[in-house]
Amino acid sequence: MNEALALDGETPQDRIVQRIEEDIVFGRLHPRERLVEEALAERFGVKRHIVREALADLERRGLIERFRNRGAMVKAYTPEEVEQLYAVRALLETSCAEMLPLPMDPARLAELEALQDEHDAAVAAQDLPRIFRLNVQFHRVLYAGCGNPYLAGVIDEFAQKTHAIRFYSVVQPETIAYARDD
Amino acid sequence: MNEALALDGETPQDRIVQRIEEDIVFGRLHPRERLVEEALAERFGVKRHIVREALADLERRGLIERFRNRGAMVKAYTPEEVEQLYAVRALLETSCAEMLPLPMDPARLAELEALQDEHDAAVAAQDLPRIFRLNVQFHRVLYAGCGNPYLAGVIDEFAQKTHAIRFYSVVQPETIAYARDD
DNA sequence: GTCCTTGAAATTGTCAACAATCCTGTTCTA
DNA sequence: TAGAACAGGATTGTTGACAATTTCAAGGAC
Repeated sequence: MNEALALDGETPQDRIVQRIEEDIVFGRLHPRERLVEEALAERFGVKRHIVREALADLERRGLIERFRNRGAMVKAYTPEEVEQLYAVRALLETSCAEMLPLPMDPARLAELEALQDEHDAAVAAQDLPRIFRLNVQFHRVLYAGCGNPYLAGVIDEFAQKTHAIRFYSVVQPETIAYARDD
Repeated sequence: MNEALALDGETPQDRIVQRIEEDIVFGRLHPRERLVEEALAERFGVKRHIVREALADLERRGLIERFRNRGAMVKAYTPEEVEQLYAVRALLETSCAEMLPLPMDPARLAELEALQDEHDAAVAAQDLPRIFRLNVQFHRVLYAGCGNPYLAGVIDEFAQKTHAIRFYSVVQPETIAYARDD
């Protein structure tokens, strides 16, 4: 089998994390579904300890849950947890948005526009994984503009947690964001 | 040598994480100082792969840095990073404090007072590690009161990151916090 | 029929040996 | 002498095998 995981200068762990995140986002992996180390190792063509590290990472990011000697499963959020998660997300993002310097740095604006274009192209091509990735990256670049990498980082962290909930539809935060810019 | 790492229902990894965190906090480990896996393994009387996981955890928490094939070292923050870190911390903690219900839940208040007493006792006994742990726990319980575990969690996360910077003196956030209560 | 015991299968956790990489001091060459 | 090439040691990364734990179903006692 051995699903090819090409590109990048990233570590294999990171690529597996990304793949599994996408599986969760697109519903190929359901809440409470088990993640078996050996099966993942074979699927990605790596050894088990690599998968193990990836799972530890995913656990820290809140996408899966792990139980000692019992393995990992996709985290299932209760409605209450979802609400709390979004409350923090809203708090962080509004705080960050308020400190975004206006007018925006031209270089960054250009980068955002480029991402926007790529995103449109991906939509036209119906390339879902690509749409998702570009969406995340747009989000990331936008909030990096606040000048505080730690704030941007924690915003990204919470965005990721909410990915486990669903990637409902490509609601276009881009257009909303654009309204804040110019 | 094999430093005893006593009981608990915790995993050995967690205990090692905690020990190393304390070493950083109390200045027994300096910024940029190297952390060698084998040495730590012997010190804690565990195998190397356990230390390895602990180091991965510490890296995720922002207390140390790791470089592929080159090992781990205590993270050294620049003044700018310190400022940014504290900015986020302030944002999170004030937001959380604002949503603390007043008057405070009696059970929680009692718990805080108990911690306060223990803290005082630890100060009297000059038991630094204990002072530190109680301080952290007080902080944790206090902010858990906001009712949003995710917000409390990320506050704790940032508190931990700043631990790497120093445990200056046991500034008493307790007294400050008390002013907010009753 | 229900509950407890038992045993095998599946899965995760641990280990020690080996391989790959990086660092440092030394030697050789221009 | 300066600098490149090179070994040797220290350290991290990888691997396959093995041990421990959990799960689940079958069998037996009451």
